[in-house]
Amino acid sequence: MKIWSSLTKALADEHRLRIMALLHPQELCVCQILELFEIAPSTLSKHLSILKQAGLISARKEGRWVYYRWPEQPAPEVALTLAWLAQTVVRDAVAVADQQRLQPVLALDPIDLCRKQNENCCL
Amino acid sequence: MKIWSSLTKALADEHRLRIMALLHPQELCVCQILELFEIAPSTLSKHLSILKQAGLISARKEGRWVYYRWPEQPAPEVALTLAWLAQTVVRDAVAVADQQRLQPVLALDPIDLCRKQNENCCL
DNA sequence: AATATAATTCTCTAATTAGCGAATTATAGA
DNA sequence: TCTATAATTCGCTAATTAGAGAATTATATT
Repeated sequence: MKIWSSLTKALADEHRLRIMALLHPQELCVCQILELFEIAPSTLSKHLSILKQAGLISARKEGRWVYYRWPEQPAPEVALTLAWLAQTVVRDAVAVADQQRLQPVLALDPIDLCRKQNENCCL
Repeated sequence: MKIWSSLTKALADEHRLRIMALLHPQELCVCQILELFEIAPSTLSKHLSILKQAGLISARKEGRWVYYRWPEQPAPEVALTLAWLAQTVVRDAVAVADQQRLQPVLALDPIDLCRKQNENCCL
């Protein structure tokens, strides 16, 4: 039962649901996800660590960037929960809109993206 | 997205997950559920109202008793979530054990059960 | 009508958690 | 090696929430 409540608790937050939906079709680095939400990097990092702790996402480090994605070989409990997400949250209007807003972000190289974020923060 | 986070929040508690599992195969009155958990009636009532608010259970009043169960005609979002519960939490070892512990409670008439609860509380 | 009681609502407390900014870590580039 | 920077961790605050007991509501019984 602990496993199920850890999964539902991890998903009991709108930002985390939207993050899961964003990561469904593709892996994304932290700075790309950050572009879509009006939250501090430390807050996003916390959300990602909660999802990772629950086994709902996995991380891959590449240089200075960390890429998150749905796990390739999830535990059975996680797999069933990801299936629920794919049928539900991923198809939600907000999630679809997030994917739309993501497109111009994906067009940028992460390097340029992060540079842009730093410019914004120092305005 | 609001609907999904309201559902995940409603399920983000171990007591509420166990209640959902208990109600899967049968409707139960509050006093029957209360027998299985070491929580105050007011706490249980709060949990039930959160699940009901989310649309995950429905209530039927019969005299002094209120019976809760999985909804007959749930909203599509709820139906998908109940399907997830049926595949996962309902099959959990703790949930199965709860069903076992429920059997002797079901053997009693609710009237006798509630009388027994009052006796216990006044020891 | 008066009493007993199943369940809920109200009020409060303790614990948890989302959020931010500052400090830290780890990696790339000068 | 030194600096810049992507991401995380730490320390704190405000908001949320699980929990209990008291008070209330609604129904059944005497």
